[in-house]
Amino acid sequence: MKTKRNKRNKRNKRNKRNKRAKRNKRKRIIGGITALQLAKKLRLSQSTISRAFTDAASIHPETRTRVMKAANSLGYQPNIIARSLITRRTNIVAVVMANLTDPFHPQVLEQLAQRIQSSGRQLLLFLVPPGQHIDDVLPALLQYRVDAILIASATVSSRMAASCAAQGSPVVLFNRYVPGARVPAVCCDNVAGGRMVATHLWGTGHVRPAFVAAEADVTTNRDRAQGFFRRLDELGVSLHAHEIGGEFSHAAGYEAACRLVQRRQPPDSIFFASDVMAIGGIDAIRAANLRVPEDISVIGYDDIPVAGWASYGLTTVRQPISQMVDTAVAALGLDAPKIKRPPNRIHFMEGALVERKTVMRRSRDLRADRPVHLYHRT
Amino acid sequence: MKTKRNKRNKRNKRNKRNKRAKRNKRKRIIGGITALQLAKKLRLSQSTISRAFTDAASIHPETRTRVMKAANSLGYQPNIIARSLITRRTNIVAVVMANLTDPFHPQVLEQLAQRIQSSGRQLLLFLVPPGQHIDDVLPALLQYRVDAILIASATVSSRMAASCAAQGSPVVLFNRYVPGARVPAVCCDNVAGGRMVATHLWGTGHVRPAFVAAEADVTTNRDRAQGFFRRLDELGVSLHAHEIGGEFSHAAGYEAACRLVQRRQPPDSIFFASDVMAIGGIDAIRAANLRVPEDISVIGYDDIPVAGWASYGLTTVRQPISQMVDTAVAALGLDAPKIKRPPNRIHFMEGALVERKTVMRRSRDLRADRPVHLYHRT
DNA sequence: GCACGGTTTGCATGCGTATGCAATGACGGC
DNA sequence: GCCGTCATTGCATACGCATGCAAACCGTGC
Repeated sequence: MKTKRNKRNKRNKRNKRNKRAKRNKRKRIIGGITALQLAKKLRLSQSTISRAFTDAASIHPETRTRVMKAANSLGYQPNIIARSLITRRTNIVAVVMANLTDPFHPQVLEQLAQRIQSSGRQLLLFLVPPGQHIDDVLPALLQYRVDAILIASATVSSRMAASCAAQGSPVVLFNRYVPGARVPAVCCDNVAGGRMVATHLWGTGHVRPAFVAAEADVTTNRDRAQGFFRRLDELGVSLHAHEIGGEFSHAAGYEAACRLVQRRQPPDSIFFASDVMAIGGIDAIRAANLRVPEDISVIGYDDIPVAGWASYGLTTVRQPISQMVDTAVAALGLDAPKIKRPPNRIHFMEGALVERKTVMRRSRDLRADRPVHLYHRT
Repeated sequence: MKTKRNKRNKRNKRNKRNKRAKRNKRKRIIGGITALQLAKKLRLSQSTISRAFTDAASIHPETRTRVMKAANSLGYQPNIIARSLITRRTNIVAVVMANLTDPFHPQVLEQLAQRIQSSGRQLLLFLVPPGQHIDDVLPALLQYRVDAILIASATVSSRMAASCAAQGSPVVLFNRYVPGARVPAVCCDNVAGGRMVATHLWGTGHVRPAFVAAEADVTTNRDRAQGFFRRLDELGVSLHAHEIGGEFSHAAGYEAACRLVQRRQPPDSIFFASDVMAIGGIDAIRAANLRVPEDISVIGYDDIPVAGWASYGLTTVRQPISQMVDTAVAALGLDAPKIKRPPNRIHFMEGALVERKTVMRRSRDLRADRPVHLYHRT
């Protein structure tokens, strides 16, 4: 027994010597200096260095400035990795998106970045690889112990969301929600938006409105459609046509519009599920030698920058992006004193109709069965 | 002496007891289990668990599958933070951008994300806050000990780049370079691109070409201009006008084009420093009741998605984004065996002219002093 | 049976910081 | 002068994992 311990002790000592020698040899090969090295130069303890960099710590102001000055001149910075290991907070927020193809997404991302960075955190961007489901790739993210996960324009199963939260990373959805599930979300009030569009088309005298959908089962799409349909119904206008584009893209909008325009009786107005689709639609209508808005009025959703450019001048519903982003970041509960997270609310924010040049005021007596314009195929 | 040591020992023992008690109380409050806990359940050592998750480690295949199975069922994942502390690699690549306003940027970002993620790393997105210089905010990034930094469409001082590299994070510029400095960069060959444009305009019979610049001192802008000017010179065509837009934006392009169009003698063709500007230009030309390309031909640079949309159909120079991204990620040298980083090269990649509908073939005998079209102010 | 090489596992230790607790110092009131 | 109080600092320790080294195990050839 005793012999064994002795042996072990001897070995330990030898090890220590070796380690120390090795460390000395390779010190300052790479990276900044450590708190301990800085402490030695200042004849202080490592704890004091740490306290100098911790806001709430008890430390003499003079000592702190002394440390800070030395840190600056020696290029010392606390190692965030080591810090995270103890505090269990990385100060990183993950943002998950499917892609950046739709101009709406970069707008959101940009605001998110600003908002997150100005709170002293960093943004880890995760794009879901095409063909993969988000539930399958989230675990890879969780390894990074991010403080929160914001999923924009995509959904997760509520089981997955729960498992994320269990690991310490609350999840918030943006621009999507899981109906009836307990995943907090921030979303434009798309139902109200759809209603606005219906009201506007009715108010401008349209009698043959059409809707071009994107992905049928996505809340964004579905709510806009429902609001639109319901309101039309209330106003006694019947939906003239309903096309499924398949995705939120220029091409999908273009093709759907082509189909609408080729009908014997084209609609007098089209509400597209998004701006990019609407712009595709405008291009298609023009390609068919029809005019927007004289022959067909067009309305989109989002108010992306292109919508405001002169060649389109798209009338659309603007999403209150910065308000939504603020709400979403708040919903992450990062600064909350971790006492009881607020209930898993779904926030709906009001959009606003932006009138530009793609909706024409028509006289109400326009007969439904008279073609608006002779249709030429080019 | 002896008494002192005894005292200390006693204290230590007490401390240990306390700590252990505390740990037991709070175990499993949050986060997944640790390697040690998993090890105990499997009656293995923590090292073995670690080895199961390390590819190159020496471990019995059966043991590894046993560990993996248990890890799956118990939800164990190695803590990347702790791992990074030892390996000194975070597997995070930082991407720095000024903004996402220009549609070119999201395109780049998307490809970067895919490329970085598929190499098993994560992307930390950093947007330079408006009004701040990148040199001043980089230190905040460096704290995160990212494996590499890719700066897109922005520049750093070469002093800063060196200091990053010294801290262990190599820097690569994308779509910008510091002439004569030792900062590696990947860039479209903008000089060649500018030359292509000149050749094309000359080949299609234009005699009064104009250039609309963005920010005069940015390499992207300057190289395109220089290539354009030199080649025009070689071809014996004299530059008709040179406007400074001030920034790469729709508005800047619009206003510059307005000024050009209001001249007594407008140009017969305009080369804009970027696609967004060119589109602004088209909108301006049309707003002035002139036609593109009949009255004025327009060429852009980048080939952003909007350029291909029917209402613009912009002829432009396409940047080989995925090739550039591949090169850039390779230049980060992430998988290099850390032996001598390759020389700080600047890679120039060839763009390609994409002909669409904004350049008109004119007859060469167009007299330079005859106005192309009567100019109406609306 | 034993020595030997190879494979697999365990043992210590350290990465760089935060933090509870004890120690020290400064100061005021009695 | 002594005690209590408060401010400041140092001492240990732990966070969760990777890794060098030694130990244990296993098979092979003699």
